[in-house]
Amino acid sequence: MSDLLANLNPPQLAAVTLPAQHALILAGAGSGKTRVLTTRIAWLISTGQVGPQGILAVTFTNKAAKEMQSRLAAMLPINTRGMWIGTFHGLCNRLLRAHHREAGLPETFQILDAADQLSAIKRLLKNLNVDDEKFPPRELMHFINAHKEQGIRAAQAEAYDHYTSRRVELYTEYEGQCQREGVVDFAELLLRSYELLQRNEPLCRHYQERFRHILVDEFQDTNRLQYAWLKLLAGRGSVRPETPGACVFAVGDDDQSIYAFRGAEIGNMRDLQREFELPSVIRLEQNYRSHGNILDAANALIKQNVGRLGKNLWTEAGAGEPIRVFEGISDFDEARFIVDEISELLREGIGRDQIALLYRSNAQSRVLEHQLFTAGVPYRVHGGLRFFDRQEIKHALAYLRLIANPDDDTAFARVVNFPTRGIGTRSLEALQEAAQRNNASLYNAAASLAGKAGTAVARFVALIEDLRADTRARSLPEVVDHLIDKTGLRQHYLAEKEGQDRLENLDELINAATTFLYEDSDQDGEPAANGGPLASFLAHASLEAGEHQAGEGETAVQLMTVHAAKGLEFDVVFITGLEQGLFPHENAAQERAGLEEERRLMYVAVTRARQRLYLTHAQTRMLHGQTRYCLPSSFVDELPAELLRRINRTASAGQPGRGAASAARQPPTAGHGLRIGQNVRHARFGVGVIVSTEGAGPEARVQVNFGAAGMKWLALEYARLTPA
DNA sequence: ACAGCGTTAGTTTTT
DNA sequence: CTAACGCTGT
Repeated sequence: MSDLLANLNPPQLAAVTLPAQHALILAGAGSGKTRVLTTRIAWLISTGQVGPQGILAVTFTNKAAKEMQSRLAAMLPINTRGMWIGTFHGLCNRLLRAHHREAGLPETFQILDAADQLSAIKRLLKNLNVDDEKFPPRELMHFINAHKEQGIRAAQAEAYDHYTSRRVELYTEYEGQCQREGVVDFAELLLRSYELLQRNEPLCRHYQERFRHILVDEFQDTNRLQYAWLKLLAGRGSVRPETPGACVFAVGDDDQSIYAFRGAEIGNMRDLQREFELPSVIRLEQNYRSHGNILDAANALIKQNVGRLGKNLWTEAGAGEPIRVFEGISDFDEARFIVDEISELLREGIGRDQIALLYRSNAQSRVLEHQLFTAGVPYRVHGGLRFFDRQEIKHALAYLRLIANPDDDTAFARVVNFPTRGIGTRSLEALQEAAQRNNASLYNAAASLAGKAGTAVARFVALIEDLRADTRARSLPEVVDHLIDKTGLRQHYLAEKEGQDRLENLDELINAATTFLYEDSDQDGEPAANGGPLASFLAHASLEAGEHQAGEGETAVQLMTVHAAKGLEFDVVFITGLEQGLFPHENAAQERAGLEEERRLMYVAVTRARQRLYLTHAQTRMLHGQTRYCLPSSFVDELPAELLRRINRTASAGQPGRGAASAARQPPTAGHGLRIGQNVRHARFGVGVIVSTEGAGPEARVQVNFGAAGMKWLALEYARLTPA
């Protein structure tokens, strides 16, 4: 036990050994947050204050949950497998599997990922003859999810105008469709399990009494529903506020909250303080990651945000190197500089995987990739297709889903004619109609319509029945293997010229099933295995999308969005595309809340670097097929000048004036004396850059990027623009 | 059923 | 610019 607590700094120690009470730990970037969280659990258990079964530890990512579990296993001589450590969604799934009846779900309910949900919505709109121009499926999906994440059912949704009242109707229809099909989307996992606990008092009480300590990671990212769920389990929910429940130990960093756009509520941190009557918060401010200059820059930047809980990172490491700032003539030029610099770093012996290129949006990776490729530097782009998202995997899984749950129309629609087996649009329409008439699922309609053997539909039904029989006789990996053959998937991809990778992935799926069985088998006692191995494998596949690609072995320079970089660290970090309108993004920079989230994003980016940080931007950038003229990001100006070193390309490192760079030197003129790329001043909006022009004479308009004030179209006749 | 064409949209996305 | 989607014609 004593070595459990060894090497903790005073605030870390205080957090870990806090008596049984609610607590909020404000954990800055690189301050040992995961260590505190896991050590806290280990300390609670090893001092006998609680048994492993009395712990509930919640994270957002599978990665974090696994990390916590394995670190804990290393600290304690217990089997951590059966413990309730997992993601919000994983734990809710577990709860719903164990109590599917009470939750009103079939035993083999399936989980829709975002793509499944979208296709379910498209199908719904089609069936209801709703114009998807007027009700874009994506928008409707967002509408539904946003409501669920607030804990609002269709019945309670406010229909504040005609359009919304229709959307609420569609929300209702969607709920009905999911219920009929026995499927739940991600948000539903949470809402359903929240409602289960809220409505089932004995059950709720059971869990409230069981969990003595609830620990939450990345608390700043919780949405309203997740917070309500935690409150309920902690006995602070609205049902029985007097119930004595668990101690909540929340760890988070309001400065790293970058998911407000999908419902995360920073306000939950203040609410937690108030509603759980926290006497104080513990701050972890000593940073073990970055050199002083980097932290000073991060601190200075984030100070610009108002309403923070407040925190100042410091380090015992020295100031380190200055932050390097580079301005390229074009995005092309910027990328070339970065790759030149990387080549130099590699020569100095920095590991390739210790260099990260960060950007605000995925589209920016293109130029960087091009330069890296040309220079022959191995790189890896994060954020691509994930394993369980690949079409061949989704197809195979859809067959499995249909076997597990014949009512799953989404799965049915996906595979009924893939590979093609002569069930075209007309047959499908017939099935659709029959299904609607009998209020049955598509598969049921197919089964009853397949009276006469020999038809394509009958053969399909026979195939599924056949495969279902397989599941009783064979192990899961065998079932998957056979399925790939019998459905014709293997044959299909064998015939396809690009099919080799897909076949390999299908083989990998068989391996995944084997691994899953193996890992699942030593999970003791707990009701996770409800619904059989097939159902739990499918849940696993939906909840854990898998790493992007099986790491190709070779170490590589890492390319990713700033969002994707959260939680990671690198010796050398390049933050690229630091331009007004890009980062901060123009869609977010208008209101303060938006700009502040962008600033937190920048804060996250800066604090990824251990030793060296580069900030790069370009004067011009190809965006949406046209050249944009850009001002440097206001975030660069917010950093103390004494920490920065502006660098120019060394004479040897490539001559400017090639490629896009030369185009930038002669910006197109617009006939009225204003040049694209020229800086101008406007009475109200301040200084901006002319980005494009339109028309001539009194009609002429110019588009100006005013940075903080945003992008504006101005009629020259009215707007008095002066050169700046 | 599918290729080929035209149209459209284009921040971030742990589950 | 480009990728992805949907429609149309064969």
